[in-house]
Amino acid sequence: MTKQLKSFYLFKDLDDKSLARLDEISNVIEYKKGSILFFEGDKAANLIILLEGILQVYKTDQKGNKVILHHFFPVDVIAEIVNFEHMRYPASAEFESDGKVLSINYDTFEKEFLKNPDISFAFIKSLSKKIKYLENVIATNMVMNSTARVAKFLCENGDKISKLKKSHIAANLNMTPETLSRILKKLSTMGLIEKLKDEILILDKEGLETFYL
Amino acid sequence: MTKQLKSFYLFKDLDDKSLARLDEISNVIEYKKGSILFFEGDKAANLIILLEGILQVYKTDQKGNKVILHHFFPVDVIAEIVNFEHMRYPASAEFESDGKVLSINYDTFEKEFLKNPDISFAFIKSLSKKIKYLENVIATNMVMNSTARVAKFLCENGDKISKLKKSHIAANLNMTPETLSRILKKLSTMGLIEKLKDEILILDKEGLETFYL
DNA sequence: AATTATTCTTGATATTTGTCAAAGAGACTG
DNA sequence: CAGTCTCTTTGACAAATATCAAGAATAATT
Repeated sequence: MTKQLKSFYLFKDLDDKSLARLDEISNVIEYKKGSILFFEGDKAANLIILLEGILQVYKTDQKGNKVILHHFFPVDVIAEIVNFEHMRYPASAEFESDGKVLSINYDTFEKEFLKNPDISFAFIKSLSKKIKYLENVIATNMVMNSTARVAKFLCENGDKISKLKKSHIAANLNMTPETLSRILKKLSTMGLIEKLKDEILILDKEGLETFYL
Repeated sequence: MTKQLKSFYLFKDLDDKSLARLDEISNVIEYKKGSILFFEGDKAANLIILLEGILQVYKTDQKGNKVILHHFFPVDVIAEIVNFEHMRYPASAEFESDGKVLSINYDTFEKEFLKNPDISFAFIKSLSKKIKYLENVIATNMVMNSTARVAKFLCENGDKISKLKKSHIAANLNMTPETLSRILKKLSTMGLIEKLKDEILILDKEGLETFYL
């Protein structure tokens, strides 16, 4: 497994001895689609790195609706502040597909590895990436309306759309399938997109961008 | 000024020589209430540390409304990822009161100081704090409705309320003064709070908490 | 191909919050 | 203390989005 560890950017500069040690304090866990990695409020003993699969992070509002906050893809470090700050998970995480995770005993990791300048720099990099991600979540969900969110999604993910169910897209954009359907119809009527069998053609990307830029 | 630098936690472990060098590459700038520290989209050449005053960070939506994202208080490091990632400011910042800022040439800082383990650890700490803050912004504004936000604000700031204008509170909670007024009336009718001359008494804190916990 | 199940769309209606206008209440000034 | 100014409250209405229910389209299964 040390080979796998080394391939991860956080550990790429570690020597063999350190890698062996890291191997000792970590293990790989596999998850099935739909299974929960952690619940909001759980405590964290391990630093978790997503090796395979897509992980969805969400909160539940008063009405019981999921509010999707973000997605993690391999190879991301998951919620490292929860370890660093000894806090509880602020949201829940569920696998959207089968997945695999590297779980590292955090206390040992902090003591033996975090002082290493390369690791700490990578850690900063990872936190920084997360902040950018959160800023984007805020920019998207707090300042943009539904139409703008859909337009942004189309421009950024136009290619992937055919593979996704509409109801899934709607959930990711934090709106109902009905609202998504109506917005797509509107954009189609405006001549900005064309709805084909199971694909959405973008006819006027600039037109779409005016909704959110 | 080295004394002032040393009092800041990020620099508390620096030796005198380093402090003197830091002093060379930084300067203090004063701002009047209402003045802009930076606009969304600006590039950043300096690492900014808020020494005095309250700084409000916001975005503007399509309709031209301010969406307030957060507030910084002394002594906070402001938007360090913008420096670290060489990106543009994702939001604008305006002084809510007179203020003072320490501005450090970032390129030099990164080269000469960020490798110092104490500084990098403090840097991690600062990023981590920011992530917690952003998580909270998201939790508050994306998953809670207006009533819940007001209830949370009352529970967490009950004491400070008398000093603040209602319109100011409303802006901070990202709602209109009208909405705030109506919610306070509702909570008052429910017997959870009592509106006095220029103070709001919390009669039933647990009752308020049920709106958001 | 026919049947069944799932997803998507449409319409009617409800809810939440914002907008606009006017009235009320304090605070400040001359 | 009357007049003015600012802030807050109230009411009527509008906008955006959610909810619920039914129908249409697609996909899956027998």
